[in-house]
Amino acid sequence: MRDPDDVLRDGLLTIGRFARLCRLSVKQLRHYDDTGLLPPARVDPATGYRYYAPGQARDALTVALLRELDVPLPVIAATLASAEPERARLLRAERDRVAERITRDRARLELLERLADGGGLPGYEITLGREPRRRLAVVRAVAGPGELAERIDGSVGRLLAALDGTPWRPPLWGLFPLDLADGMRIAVGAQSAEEADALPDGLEREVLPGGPTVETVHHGPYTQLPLAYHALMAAVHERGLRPLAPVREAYLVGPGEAPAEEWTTRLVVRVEERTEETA
Amino acid sequence: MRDPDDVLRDGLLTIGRFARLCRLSVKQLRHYDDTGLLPPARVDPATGYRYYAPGQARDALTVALLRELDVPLPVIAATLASAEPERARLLRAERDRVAERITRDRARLELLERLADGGGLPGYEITLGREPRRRLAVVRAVAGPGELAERIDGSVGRLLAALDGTPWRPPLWGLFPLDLADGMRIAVGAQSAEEADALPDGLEREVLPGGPTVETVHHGPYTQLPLAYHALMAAVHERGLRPLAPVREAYLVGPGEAPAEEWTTRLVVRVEERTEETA
DNA sequence: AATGGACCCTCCCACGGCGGGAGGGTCCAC
DNA sequence: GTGGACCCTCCCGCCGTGGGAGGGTCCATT
Repeated sequence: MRDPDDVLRDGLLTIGRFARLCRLSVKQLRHYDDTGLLPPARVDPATGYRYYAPGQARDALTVALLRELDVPLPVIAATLASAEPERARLLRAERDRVAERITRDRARLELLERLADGGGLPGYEITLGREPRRRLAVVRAVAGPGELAERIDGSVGRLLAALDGTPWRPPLWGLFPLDLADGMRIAVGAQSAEEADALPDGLEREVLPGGPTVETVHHGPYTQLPLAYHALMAAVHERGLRPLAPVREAYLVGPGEAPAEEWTTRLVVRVEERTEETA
Repeated sequence: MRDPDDVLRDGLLTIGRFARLCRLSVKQLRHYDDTGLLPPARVDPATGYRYYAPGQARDALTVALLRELDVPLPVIAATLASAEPERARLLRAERDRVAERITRDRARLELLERLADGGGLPGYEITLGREPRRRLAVVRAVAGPGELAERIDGSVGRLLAALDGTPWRPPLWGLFPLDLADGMRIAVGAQSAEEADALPDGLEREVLPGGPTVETVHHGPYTQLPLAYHALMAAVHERGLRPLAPVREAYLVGPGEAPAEEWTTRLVVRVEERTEETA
């Protein structure tokens, strides 16, 4: 039927040549064949040699381009296989993924700056104290991974709106679980100015028990708070103390009051009362 | 020797409790034990149970913090084991890594924006043409991965300095290999105004042969050039043509002349002359 | 002393996207 | 016919976990 030399007359390319043309490696092309992403135009049944048609260069170059943009192979496959409205949707989803990574990397960068230039991990002064019992009016929210900042922002907005006209005693408080995993249930609240206070509409009551605490104060933007928590929790555990949820943040100086470097946040973690004590 | 109950009297913690305290998973702690990064204070020889001391919380929290910053485990190990000047150096190296990733992600983001909003991959008008033979005076450079932009910037600076006082005919040209791998040898040059020209000091001669070409024009910032190359090379290969290095860029409108959206770049790839022709 | 449930152990597999290399066949030009 | 460039398949390794199988331990309650 087919003269074997047809391969060349058809203008088919060997895998090595095709790889160089499309800025892909031979390994990559074989992998894309195995996974069905980009099968060669012809595979010699006797030798297993792969031959690619020049018309496949467009797809191969698309794959190369999208790989440089760090798009996962399954998404590339879907992109090649789908038509226009869907294709744009896939690419927008990838764009969002990259945008989010940039956001998180920026926070990482700030922390690493401070870690490197601050000469390592020290620098937080830890104090042991006692907190009185506090009755707060709070707004609650659940924050998925990476959306903590916006959830807090939104909650503060709702809180201040609900507090409108009601006297309250600064600072604002933030309440967080000990476990900083995803799906965090957080709360933002304020303490009323009067002792026996009414609860404004739209807010819930949260009573914070009093007791012994371990505390520190953080100066700087909130992206650097993990450093302060690190020092705080290390201090708690080194003293053999048991932390009690929720962890409390008091926003002494916050956004709108000063540039980010001067924001001041007091971190408070209540610990179990020591009863039968030794050292 | 030791009462087994000492474990509790010593305040040692089981792996699950320690994991919750330090915001690490049990799997992670076991892995850190296996790799020697964070071995438990005590391992029961009979049962294999791991027990952690409260004093290990500081290191464990440091590991958790640095992992959130995407620092690789070997670097974390080095950080824990090394003293101050070295520790800061390691962290600065990680900071640089993150900073570079942000830079590259920003370029990716721009491309994905254009791909998604531009409705996919079309939009480049391809033309077939002929280029005359050109004699350029060039500056050469080698660009590692990710430093292409700065190498070109630097080369243009050196070129313009060396051309000072010598008449030359716009535009500037950039010459690139077909294979966009790392360790690229690139060149930036200009064509002299006179036919029989002298070579200014510090520059080298590059003669670009004439012949048939495939061309397109790109409007926009240089980070989006890969899209244009994608269309250009796809067109070359679909026509069964063989591209010939170097690929040439002519900077018709460039930085300093207009905002980035209006930069105009002509991309030219010379192809093999067709002799024995069919279709 | 038994039971049950929460906890712990080890070992293996999987992910993504290749690169490296072993061991062996094929192509093609000289 | 011969050598060297090219191609094939298969397997391992990376990195840092998560998932799960299959089985032991701990401890509080009955």
